[in-house]
Amino acid sequence: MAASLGFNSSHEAYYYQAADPLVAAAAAHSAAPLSFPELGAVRPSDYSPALSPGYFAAAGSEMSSFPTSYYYYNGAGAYDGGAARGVSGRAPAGRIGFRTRSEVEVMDDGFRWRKYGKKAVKSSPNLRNYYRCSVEGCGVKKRVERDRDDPRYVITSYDGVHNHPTPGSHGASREAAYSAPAPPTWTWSDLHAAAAHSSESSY
DNA sequence: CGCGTTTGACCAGCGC
DNA sequence: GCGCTGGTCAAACGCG
Repeated sequence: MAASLGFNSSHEAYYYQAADPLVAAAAAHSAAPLSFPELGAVRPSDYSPALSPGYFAAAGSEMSSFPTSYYYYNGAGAYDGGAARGVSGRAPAGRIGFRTRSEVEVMDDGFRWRKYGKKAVKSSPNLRNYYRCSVEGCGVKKRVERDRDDPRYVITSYDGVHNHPTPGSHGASREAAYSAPAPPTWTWSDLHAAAAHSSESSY
């Protein structure tokens, strides 16, 4: 599948509304790198979109840097980063997004996703795809759309917290990251939980 | 046969 | 209250 293609491109940024809680959380654990089992590692100092260009290590690829940190969701229902794009939708907390340069929308991030919807949003000429984690009881959702300004980029946002390890047979390194009992590293779940906690998400 | 995708319909929140 | 918009459902379909 697109697994092998997914991450060989440069990951430009993540965003987002949760900048405050996430950065705060990251700062609290500034000694520990942020570790994304399914994606790689992000250094806390790089995690603040507003502060510095960041680095993003994709699993199986080299650490790639992106010149300009780019966060596009300010949590108030508007998109930032370049021209502000108003959006009428609500801005649920606890969501993390990435802007990734990739030819394929669907990337193998270690989890199994089931598509449950596709919609043409008005703010973008591109379709938005909705995915949900296949594991029962795990309500994590994910939406994928192409960047309006740069069709070469894919915007992926995760919503929710995985309450299970990554399905096996995917990546040994990813599994290792999850099986670590009390790792000093951060996982997606941690970030989500932190963001959700400090901003009263439904999760 | 099991699981994922497709697709239009449906629903809920928000603005006017 | 109505219509727009984004998000979700679910039945049919496709594929391994």
